[in-house]
Amino acid sequence: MTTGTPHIAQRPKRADGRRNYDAILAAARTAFEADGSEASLENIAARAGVAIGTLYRHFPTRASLVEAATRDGLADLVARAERLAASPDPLEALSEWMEQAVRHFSTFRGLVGILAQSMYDEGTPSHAMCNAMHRSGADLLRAAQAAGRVRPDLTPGELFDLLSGAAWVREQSLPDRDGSPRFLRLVLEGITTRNPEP
Amino acid sequence: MTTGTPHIAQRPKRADGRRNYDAILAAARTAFEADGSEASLENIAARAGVAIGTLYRHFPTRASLVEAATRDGLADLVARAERLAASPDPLEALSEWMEQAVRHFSTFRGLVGILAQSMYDEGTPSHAMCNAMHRSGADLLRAAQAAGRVRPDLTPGELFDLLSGAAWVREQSLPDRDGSPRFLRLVLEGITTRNPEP
DNA sequence: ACCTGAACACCGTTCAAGT
DNA sequence: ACCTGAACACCGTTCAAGT
Repeated sequence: MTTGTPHIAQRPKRADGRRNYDAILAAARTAFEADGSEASLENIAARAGVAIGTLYRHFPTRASLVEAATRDGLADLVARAERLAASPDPLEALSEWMEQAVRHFSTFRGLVGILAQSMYDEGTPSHAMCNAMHRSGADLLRAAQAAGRVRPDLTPGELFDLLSGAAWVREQSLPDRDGSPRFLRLVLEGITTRNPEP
Repeated sequence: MTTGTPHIAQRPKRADGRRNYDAILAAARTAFEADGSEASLENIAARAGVAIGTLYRHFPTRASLVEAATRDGLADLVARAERLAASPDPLEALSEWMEQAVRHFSTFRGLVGILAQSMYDEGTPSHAMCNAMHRSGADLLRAAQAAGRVRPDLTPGELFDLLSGAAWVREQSLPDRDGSPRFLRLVLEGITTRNPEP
């Protein structure tokens, strides 16, 4: 449980600051994908060609660096949900969105744990984005339920538990192994209604 | 990927060694439940009243300490499966076993990740126990499938992915929150057959 | 056989000094 | 406003010396 308003990293205005900020983010993404969310910060700074203090200036906590590194992916997910909301097939829309969600949550080891925590901890940098994503996913779920395609008692919170579980299983097999898309299919088949309404 | 034969901790024969071994194990269990599998080893040694070298003598790797601390729970799980195999209701038997499995996998944060790795990494201390558990669970699954109560295309590997995912979701909410027994119920309802054979 | 604890390595994090 | 890197703290891990 974190407290207070979380720090959200901002791209600096001054040219040298912006250059370093971008270099750190690029190095962080590479390091996270190789070593997971606990990748060495000193190593990230070194690869970005900056001193460790510069990394801390832009990203005062590890969580703020992870947030900045995954912000775009989460924003994409929200945008995708908004486009899919117009789909004529709400179950297909939900499935596609869930696939993308699981893929993003398992971008690197440790991410899905951070996101799961952020979901219910307001003091966390990723909390705002997680909330937006939660809302957009809940809309797709509601539509699929209204069409009688998904069991009506499934809550958005449960949907995210299922997505997180699927992402975690996939994450376990990173980077080499394939990643059990079968898990998500089982979940999907498990939550669709047994006797679709005529 | 670990390599070579893993170290399996053994309870020493000499009285002083046995006393320390037991004290370390008790301290480790407490620490793991409070801080997860990454709990400080120095802290565990201190709480057990031994020097850090003594901890390393008995448990040369963190994985060997985790294995020793969770060995009994896994053995219980195997024994339970053997008793449940005689049950007249194979679906009920499978469900009960899955519940206990998820509960054990989420004894402390980080355990389910270690077990999931151990499942396919022979060089890991928990590999042997994980294999035994896998076999005993597979037997219950096969029985439930033979009775037409569980979808026949579900493999034991997939069953363990589902169990691991459920345990991970539960682990996320440790120690305070309740732990989503709903996840497992959704999974169970998802894998039972839709049109049970007459 | 077993125990101790100093020694080393590595990394996170802060902060005074600088441009 | 931003950068640098020394300094400190903490912890994992090894090993020489001891009983």
